[in-house]
Amino acid sequence: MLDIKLLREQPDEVKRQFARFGVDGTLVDRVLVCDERRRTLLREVEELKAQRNTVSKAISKLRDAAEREPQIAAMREVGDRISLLDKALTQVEEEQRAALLELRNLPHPDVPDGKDDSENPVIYQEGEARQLPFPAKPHWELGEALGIINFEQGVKLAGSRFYVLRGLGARLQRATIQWLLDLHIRQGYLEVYTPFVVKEAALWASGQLPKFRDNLYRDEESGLWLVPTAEVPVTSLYADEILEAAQLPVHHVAYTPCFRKEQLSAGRDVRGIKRGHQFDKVEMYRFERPDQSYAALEQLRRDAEECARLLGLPFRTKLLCTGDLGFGSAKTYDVEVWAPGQGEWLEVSSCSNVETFQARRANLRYRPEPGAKPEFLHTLNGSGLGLPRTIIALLENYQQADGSIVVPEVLRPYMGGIAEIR
RNA sequence: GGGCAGGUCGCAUAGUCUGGUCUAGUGCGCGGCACUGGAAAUGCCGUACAGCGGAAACGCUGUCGAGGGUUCAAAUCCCUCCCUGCCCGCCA
Repeated sequence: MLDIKLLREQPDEVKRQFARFGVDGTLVDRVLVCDERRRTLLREVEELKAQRNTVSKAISKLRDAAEREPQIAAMREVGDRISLLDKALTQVEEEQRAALLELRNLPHPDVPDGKDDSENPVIYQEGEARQLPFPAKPHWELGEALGIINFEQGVKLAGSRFYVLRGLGARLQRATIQWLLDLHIRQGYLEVYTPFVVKEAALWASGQLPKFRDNLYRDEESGLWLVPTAEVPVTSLYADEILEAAQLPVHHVAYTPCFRKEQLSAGRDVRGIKRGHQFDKVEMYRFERPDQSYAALEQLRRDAEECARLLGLPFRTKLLCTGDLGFGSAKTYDVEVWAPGQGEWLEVSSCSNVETFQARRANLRYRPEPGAKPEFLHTLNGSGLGLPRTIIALLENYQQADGSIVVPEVLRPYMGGIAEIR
């Protein structure tokens, strides 16, 4: 959510930034119209309430009924007027808030213009888009042949875009999750285990709503929603709280499954385990002082890159352009790993600084100095890493000519010492 | 699922029956000041958040779990919902 004061004071600059995303300024104008009307109504109704408070107090001191009656009658009318104005005020407030929630975040000055993901500049790379010394197989062929991925069983249980991991496949994923968590704990993140379902408010806070409503699973009866990413519960961990500056920064890592209907991408990536309705992810999340948040974004990116590096996967990092930048993000890096079987770079992490966007929605503040006024803090999130794609990259990079898979060194302690899947 | 008891200022509690003197009291914690060689103890003062107006000082409005209602006036009365604790039932 954007600061209403910014819209009031620099509407043209905000519209200019929106124009870079092909968004026109209609919503900005709507917010401002509401804001004007809201303040007019507010002034009037507060004046009446002040009057009523004063007179009501005076009435309580009057003994004589003859003196009280006319005052009470007068206040009855004032009361009617107040309830009328209050209703109008509530309505205009709701309209303004709804419009404000529809507004995307403004981009950081570093963000380049671009039409889509093809125009994201690569800013860092380690390793190459290498060819293997034999014809590389895609992970779905490797996985099925080894009996570690079963697509039919997934479909039988839950329909298309579901799969079952078996044996060392399931164990490899579990080992990777465990290793990732332990790595991030060493990097200074505090592990949290959260509910995998949340109230609707949490999805507004993190910015999933209103935009991705159609992409979310929900239980009508309880009003709870399945999390599409750990970012959602973690954002709201401290919602409506004021953190002391001394507590910051707060760094969390959370493992959760993620549930997405993926209707927005129907028909894309139908083969393999790249894009399913359910996947696992280890997520890093940082609550930072605003003046520290961009240094924190660089650190977050390095922490994500470290995962790929230690797993021995070729990776590169891109800076997202306007055409690919997420709704809530001010600046995002994507980390991609090379998958030789599919012959493509796979996004395994997206590291974003959303600045105050989520903090405002979650009403999450910190106190810069003891006794100072609370301010919204900055939040950042980054995968570390997304599991299916990491598994894809592991299978495809560590495959051998005979279709067996070498288990990366770092994962072996988590696999009971197993060095090879065959 | 049924019953009972609760939800008040950072924490703990008073206030709710009997609506107005609640500008929500008190204790603890926290901050400042005084006293002190320094400290403890003690005393005094202060101690929420948001919105609106204002250059500021400050003022007004709202917030006693949430929402609605009654009333000139609601922490207090009524309704709905949420949460917590305890008891019972059921059950992975």
